[in-house]
Amino acid sequence: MSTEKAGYHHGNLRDALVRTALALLEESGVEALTLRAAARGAGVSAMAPYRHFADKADLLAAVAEQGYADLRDRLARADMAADPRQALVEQGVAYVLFALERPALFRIMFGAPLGDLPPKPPPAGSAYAILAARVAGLVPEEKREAAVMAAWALVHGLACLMVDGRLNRQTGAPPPDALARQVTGLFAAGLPV
Amino acid sequence: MSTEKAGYHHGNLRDALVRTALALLEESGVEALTLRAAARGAGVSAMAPYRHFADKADLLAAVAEQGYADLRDRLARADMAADPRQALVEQGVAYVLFALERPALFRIMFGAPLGDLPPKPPPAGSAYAILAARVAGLVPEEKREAAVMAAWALVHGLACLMVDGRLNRQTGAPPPDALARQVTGLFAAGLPV
DNA sequence: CCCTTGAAGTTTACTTCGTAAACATGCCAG
DNA sequence: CTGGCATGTTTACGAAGTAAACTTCAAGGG
Repeated sequence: MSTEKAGYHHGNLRDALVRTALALLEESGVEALTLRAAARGAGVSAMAPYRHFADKADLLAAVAEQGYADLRDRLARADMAADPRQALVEQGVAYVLFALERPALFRIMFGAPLGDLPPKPPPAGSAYAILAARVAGLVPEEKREAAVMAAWALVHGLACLMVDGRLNRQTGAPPPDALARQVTGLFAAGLPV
Repeated sequence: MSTEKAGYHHGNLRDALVRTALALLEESGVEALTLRAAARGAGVSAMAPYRHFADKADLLAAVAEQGYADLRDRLARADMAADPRQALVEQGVAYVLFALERPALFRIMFGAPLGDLPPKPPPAGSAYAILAARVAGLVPEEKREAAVMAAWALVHGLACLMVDGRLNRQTGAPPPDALARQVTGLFAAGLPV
């Protein structure tokens, strides 16, 4: 993919480290993702990563960045459904499936902030923007803000609860159509308050 | 509180360790909560905790257990509002406030499962049961399951997003009445799907 | 063409952590 | 009194994050 020519000792170590980190994450979980393991995977010494990342949190931030991009692409594809309501549901399903398929990455992306800096607000074109745009086409102006937050919170909460096994149905990955029914049901279930 | 008489060397080390762990958690965050720090806080050697906990995950589980109990009590108190709808909203507010006031504990309670065993299903009398009972009184039988899940997912998602600073309004702890309006708005905002 | 220079990577070293194994201590039962 | 068992302690090891000093090499100026 990255056609950067290998210029020096290793070539582009930075990319290799991020790729290795993602692989470690998906194959062996968070606890396997250490700076030293990433360095080993890239075939360099334990201290080499410090030429490209300030510390471990910095590497994790780069990994999360890749995750945001992947999630955005996935939501964008889900959003292409013909019917607007269908598109909204598909986004929700895609969000949850992303979390279920890459749980460790999902936790890094949305878990406790890395390092000590607060997480950046979602930029234009982000996953958030895609969701907000779809909701904006479905609810009147004055309800939009609440609706976007409700949709995000609902789907995010569902994703977290499923990923962390708090919904006793722990049967691996549910089929997407069952998930679609569930998301639809949750979206539709207004609480009478 | 615990009127166990100090029988031996330290007294009841187990309780002391859990208490120290909770204190570390609230004062200095997760990364400060180490077995050794808990032991130091309790005034014993680094290996002493292993007489009471199989490993670190086991101590964290005990800490989470305490958290579940605290959350349950808090929801039960919130549920005492006169109006049933009000009680539901108050539960939601209490859930989010709990998360905001004790973020590190909240993450341990609902984050990645500890050790390698899956989290236990919520027992009778748990926070979940309190929420489910309240919802059951508000929606007809056939919609109950979806409604309970919607309520939990919504509130849990909101709590996670706020705790982890993903809702750019990062202004510490929002006043409870603002939070109440927000929760009410989210509960009421059915998505048109 | 050599030789400096600075980026990229390596070596070494230190601290903290989780945890295993062997040892010490002191209350209780016989 | 004494042995045994629960409770703590000491010692030790490997892995992790990271600081500091050292090495290597590609490239450009004398």
